[in-house]
Amino acid sequence: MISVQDDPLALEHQVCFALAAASRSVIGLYRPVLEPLGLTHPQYLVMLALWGRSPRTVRDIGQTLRLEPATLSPLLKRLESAGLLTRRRNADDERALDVALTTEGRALRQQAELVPGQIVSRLGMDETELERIRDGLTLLLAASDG
Amino acid sequence: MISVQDDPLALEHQVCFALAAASRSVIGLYRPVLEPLGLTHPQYLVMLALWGRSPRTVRDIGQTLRLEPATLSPLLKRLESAGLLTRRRNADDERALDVALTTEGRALRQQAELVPGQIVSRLGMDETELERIRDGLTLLLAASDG
DNA sequence: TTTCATTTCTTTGCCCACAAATCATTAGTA
DNA sequence: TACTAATGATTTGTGGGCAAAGAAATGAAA
Repeated sequence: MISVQDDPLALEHQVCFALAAASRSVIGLYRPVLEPLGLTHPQYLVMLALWGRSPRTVRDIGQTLRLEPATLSPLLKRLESAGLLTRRRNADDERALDVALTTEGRALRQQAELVPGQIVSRLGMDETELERIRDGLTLLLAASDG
Repeated sequence: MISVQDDPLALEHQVCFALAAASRSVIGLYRPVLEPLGLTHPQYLVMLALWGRSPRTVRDIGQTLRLEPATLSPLLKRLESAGLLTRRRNADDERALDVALTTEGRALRQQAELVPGQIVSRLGMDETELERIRDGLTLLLAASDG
C-alpha cells in the first residue's frame, strides 16, 4: 500500500511545489511594499541590478537576473515610460541597447532601501534561518542553471 | 563607503531574487521532462493534486496549490480539452465545480511517476541537501502565507 | 569586398498569475 | 416568503515568462 510517506508523487514531497508556492507567496508580500514605489517585483529586480551598475545592456541584465531578452524588452519599456531609465543604442555596437538610470531612477533607491527590512519584518522569520534558505536556493540555482 | 558586503540592496543578498531565479530555473528543468506528457509545470501540479484525490472542487485545488481561481479556471479548461479531466457542477451545490480525473488522466500517473527521479538526476544534487532546502521553503511558505 | 554566420534585441504566440468586477447559487434573516 | 449577504467560479485587464521567428548590426572568411 502506498502511504503519503513514501508516495513519490505526494505534493508535500515535491521541491518544485514548495519552490513555486513559496516564490509566489513571498513575491506577493512585495506587492503592497513596492506599490508606493510604482514597481512590480520583476521591475524591482531590474532596478536593483541598475543601482548596482548603470548603464548596462539588455544582455547583461538578462544574464544577471536570469531572464530572457524577450521578457526584459517590454519590461524595460515600461520602466522607461515610468521615467526611471533610458534606452539608447550603444554607440560602439548598434546591436546592443544601453539601459541607464535617469536621475529619477537613481533617486528611487532611497525609498527602496527600506524595502528589505519591511519584507523581513512581514515574514517574521529568524534572519539566520532566512540566510540559510537563501544559501540553499543559491546552490539550487547553480545546480539547475549550469 | 558601501561595499557589496553590507549593501542591503545587493542582488546576491536578496532572498527574493534567489527564490524567483531558482524557481524559474528548476521549473525550466521540468519543461523537457513534462513535454512528452503534454503537461506544463502548473498543469503537472494540478494533476498531482488530483492523483492525490479526485474529484475536487476548484476551491479545494486552489487552497492546496495556493492558486487563485482566476488562474485555475482557464488552466482546468485546457486539461479538460486534453482529455485528462472533466468539469461538472456539483449536484448538491451548483456553485461548486467538481473536477474529476478521466481514465486517461488517471493513466498518466504511471508516466508521471518517473518525473521526480529524472529531475533529481538532472539537478545532480545530494538528495539530503534537496530535502533540507524543501523543508526551508516549506517554512518560508508558512511564514509568508499566514 | 562580398558572403555567411553570429550576436543582440524585438516581435509574436501561448501560458501562467492575480486583482477587480461579474454572475449564479446558496445561506441567512427579517 | 422576500431581501440581503456570502460563497464559488468566471471574465477582464495588466504584467510577467519563454520559445521561436524575425530584423539589424557586426565579425569572419573567402
